[in-house]
Amino acid sequence: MARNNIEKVKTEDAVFKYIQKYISENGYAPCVREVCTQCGIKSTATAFNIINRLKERGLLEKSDVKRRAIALRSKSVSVPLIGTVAAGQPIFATENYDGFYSLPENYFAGEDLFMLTVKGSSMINIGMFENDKVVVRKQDVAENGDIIVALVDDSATVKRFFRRDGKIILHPENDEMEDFIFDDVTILGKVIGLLRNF
Amino acid sequence: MARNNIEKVKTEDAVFKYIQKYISENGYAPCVREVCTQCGIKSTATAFNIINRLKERGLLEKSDVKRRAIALRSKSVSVPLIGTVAAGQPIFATENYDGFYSLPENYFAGEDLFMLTVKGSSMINIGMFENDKVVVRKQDVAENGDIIVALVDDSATVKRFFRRDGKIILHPENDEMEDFIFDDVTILGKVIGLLRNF
DNA sequence: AAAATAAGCAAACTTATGTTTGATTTTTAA
DNA sequence: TTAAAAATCAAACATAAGTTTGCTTATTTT
Repeated sequence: MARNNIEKVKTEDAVFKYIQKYISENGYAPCVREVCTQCGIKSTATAFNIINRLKERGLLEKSDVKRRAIALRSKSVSVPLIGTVAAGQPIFATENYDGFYSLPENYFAGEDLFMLTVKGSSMINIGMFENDKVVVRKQDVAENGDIIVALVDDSATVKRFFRRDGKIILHPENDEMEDFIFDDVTILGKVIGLLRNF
Repeated sequence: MARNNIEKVKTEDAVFKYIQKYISENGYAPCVREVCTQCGIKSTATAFNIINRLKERGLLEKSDVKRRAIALRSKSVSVPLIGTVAAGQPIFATENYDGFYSLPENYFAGEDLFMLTVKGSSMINIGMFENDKVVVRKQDVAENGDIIVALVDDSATVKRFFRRDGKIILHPENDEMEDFIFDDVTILGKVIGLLRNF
């Protein structure tokens, strides 16, 4: 064997870390020749082999037929953050997008996701604080107990949803606040996750 | 002009959505020919032009010289989730990795990040619940008031950090729990974010 | 120390893929 | 209705980038 296990892992890990960093910075994988020059490898064949070993170790994915086809196993979904909701405007118009966020696909699954910044303290009981971002799956129905985003007075609000006696109850998770009761509300989606940074 | 504005945006947006979906599923961008067949475009030149228009609209990035170089503007960082910490073992060994998560680079910045699953309810005051994932920046020092991950009795624990009278105080954010006081602790990192899914 | 095994290398090979060109069709404006 | 402008197309082009080959060097094992 050319190297003992420790050495071997070291070289491969250096390449793996480089690929990780490269993808993080560029959004796509480096080519074999870039791996060579940046990791001190002199032959493209060597880099090629190392990449294949990383693939066998399950650290990355790579197509044998396609080019430019190295991917990390941690996939992501690009999700728009909906900014301030202008009265009367369609919520999901591109103009309302306040940028895109890459969310971990293995944690926030589903189609048609969007994000919203939490305002106020109406949901502190379940640990939703001001400026947290909630991840929402777009849907126009909800079940009792769901945490939903509803359109109330031309602004998006996060509450727990109940339907009782033909009325819609939007329940804040805050002991100091009262329920809101409506005949009907527009549901924008169901909250499936939350992001915060300190 | 070939199309009115509404039509034009529609075609381009279809391509954009396709690229978004493709990247989400594969981890790398489709080639021009794949865009053609999947979006009903008959000429690679057309797809090429549309992609360039999307680039000009700022929806994606693309190198003019490199190949395989389409990227969404929402970049991500691949972060390992540290699973159960075995006594005596080095925490950051690859064997302890419980998979990787792609986090939004525009939200969780920094090098050397890792994630940890929250156990127990010692931090509920600041909205950290059981099974939440915390995002941690690796570092071995901390400032008063930081929320940190420390190694206590061979297991990683999240607490608020204080240093007072030469002692280290690990403060649970839970009114029913007492402070832990140590002469010295091993700091693994500082908590910079949190993920939850419902 | 020799044999066996693995890793690394240079160089050539192959082709997927981005790009250009020039004609054709569609849309817009006059 | 016609002319101008823009978009789309088919086809060919150029080459970046993955892969293979055969040899050399390093490491491990016996």
